[in-house]
Amino acid sequence: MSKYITTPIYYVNGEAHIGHAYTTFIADSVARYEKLRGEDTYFLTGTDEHGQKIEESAQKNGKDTQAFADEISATFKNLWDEFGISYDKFIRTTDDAHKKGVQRAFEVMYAKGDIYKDFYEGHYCVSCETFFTETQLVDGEFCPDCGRSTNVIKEESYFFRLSKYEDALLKHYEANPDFIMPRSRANEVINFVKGGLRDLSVTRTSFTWGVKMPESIKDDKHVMYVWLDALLNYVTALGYGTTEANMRYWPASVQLVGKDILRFHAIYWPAFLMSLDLPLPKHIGAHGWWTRDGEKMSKSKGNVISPKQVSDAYGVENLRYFMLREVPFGQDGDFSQRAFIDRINSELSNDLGNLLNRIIGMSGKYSDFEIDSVDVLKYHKKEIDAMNVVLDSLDAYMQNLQTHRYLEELWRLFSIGNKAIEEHAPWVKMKEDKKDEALATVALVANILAKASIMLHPIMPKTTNIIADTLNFKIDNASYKELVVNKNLLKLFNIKQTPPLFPRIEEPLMPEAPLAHPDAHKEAPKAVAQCAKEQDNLIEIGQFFQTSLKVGIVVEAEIVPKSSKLLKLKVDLGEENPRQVVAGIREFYTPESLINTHVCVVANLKPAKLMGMLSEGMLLAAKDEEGLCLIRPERPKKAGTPIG
RNA sequence: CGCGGAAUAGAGCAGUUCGGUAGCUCGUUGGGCUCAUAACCCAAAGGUCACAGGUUCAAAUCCUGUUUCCGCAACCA
Repeated sequence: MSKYITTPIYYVNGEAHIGHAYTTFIADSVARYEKLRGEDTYFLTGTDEHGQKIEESAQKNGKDTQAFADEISATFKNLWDEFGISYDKFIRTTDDAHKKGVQRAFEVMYAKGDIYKDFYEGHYCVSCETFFTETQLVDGEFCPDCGRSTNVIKEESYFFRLSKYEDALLKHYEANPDFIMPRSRANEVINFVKGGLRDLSVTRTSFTWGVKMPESIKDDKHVMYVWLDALLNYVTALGYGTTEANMRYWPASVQLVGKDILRFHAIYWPAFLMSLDLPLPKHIGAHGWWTRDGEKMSKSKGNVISPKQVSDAYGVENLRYFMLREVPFGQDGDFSQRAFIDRINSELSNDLGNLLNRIIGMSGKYSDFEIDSVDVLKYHKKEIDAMNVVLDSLDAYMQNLQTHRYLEELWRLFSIGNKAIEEHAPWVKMKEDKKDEALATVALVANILAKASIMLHPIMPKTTNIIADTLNFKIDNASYKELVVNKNLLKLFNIKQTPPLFPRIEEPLMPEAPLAHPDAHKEAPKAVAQCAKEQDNLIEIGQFFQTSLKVGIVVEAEIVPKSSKLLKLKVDLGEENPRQVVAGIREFYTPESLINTHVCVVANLKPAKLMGMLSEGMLLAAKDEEGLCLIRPERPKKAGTPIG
């Protein structure tokens, strides 16, 4: 049976980050594993290049949209090539074949009655050119972005009859408990579906950068909208709707996604496939996210990790090992250099690398580097049996994407090797004139290393090839069958002297908070530019006096429930009634400390609703990286005193 | 009652699907070994499995409730 492994196609709106690398590493390892086992395997990755955002980004950069997409797409492809990702195809949604395939799929769904034309109704802000849902609007009318009033607009759209597939989807989840991996995520999806599915708008008329409508449906003003276009890549890559050349790989054996896009892959995608009468993928694997030293990565914190930077510092294979070993599949993981270095030193250097060095040293001294497995079974039946148990247990872990358990188990082999050396102490046997026993132990360890490196090959392809070279064999399907499946031992050979594979790392190799972009120090001149810009942005004094600033006295203050930042205040501005002001200062002031204190208030601001509460003014405050403080009059003034 | 995740040894985490002696790594302490990358091996100390109930012969695991923490969403007027 053939295997088909996919990553999501990555959106070309920014550079590859650590999450992209993580998904790709997992997929690459699974694909390499299947290939090693001799399965007919196809591994797909690529880029998602359509949509309004790309159109806009290209414009901002003053580039032709296609040229812009080409450029970013290439950065992904180049990075994967540099990382040695073994993809069979790198698909781009701007590929002709993909577009044709999507159009074909659209026709099939349309013919089946699963796609129909209707109106997409929503609150539209003309200046922002964006639709908002009712709950997003301020005061039920105003645009949350620009504050202008919105109109209810009907936009023509084609809809996919998602609602029709509700029951079929639920049945499928029930009949295939492993469809969503890890299973703990399945409930989320099931509950969402049970909550009812609304038909899905699958075309837009508000932009043009997308797959055109099929010619058979004469409706040029529409283009396909994200998910239909993007999800179909998994079959168009195999030739769906065009050559059909590789459709034998469908259905996919595993499709990897981040947990943020699980819903689309576990609901929309299977529904599309049902509509197309195609079988559903065997598994959707949803992995977690990476944090940095316990904190969420974000550009504003400057703690985003660039995979390129880490691999430059530590090596891409070490990074692959770390990411797949550190985190149980599906859970969030934390990247810290401390944890990374610990794993490299203790597992790669001490357990694996050092073990190889031990037998190179011994074989050199005892047998002029010659290693012969002839007496291994005679003296090491126990170790061989233990090793075979481990080797047989590994497949289940990989099939379930539990790479951390796979590697944990695999590492037992090195422990068996290190213990055997200790127990049999070949240096003692040599003194006792039992050379055959000493050499058997060395050969045992050589065999352990050979078999372990075959199984480690999917995760660390280059390094394990070096080990194999040292042990005079090649890692391929033939040696996999010979040494792992049939459990045979290495033939007589001469071991190569090889420098340590994993030098110990004593100090972190990257600055503690590496920035995503090596040229991020360009940030500094930006502040200067902003000052200069303010000089160009001078206002008349009259404009300033349009703002009514007043001294106010806080008469009431309370926490807004369920919000982390907001306090609800009543402020006396010398008017009939105190004003209600909602202020985002909860992190810095307790309600009690504010009562009966003076504040400065912008008094003629248009009221706004925050968390459903009216705010009739704004407090003046100064904020820097250390926090926020209110601006207050130096001496007490009457409530309502104007500031000017 | 917006959605979701988490709480297990000094630290970081497995184990929970399917109830059956609480485990791994690092660190600490003591010992051993010299083939090896200050590596390796053995041993020890260290846990009321967040809390409270319940089901059970038996609960980290299943059920109910509670607390705390972290994301997302919301939100800095």
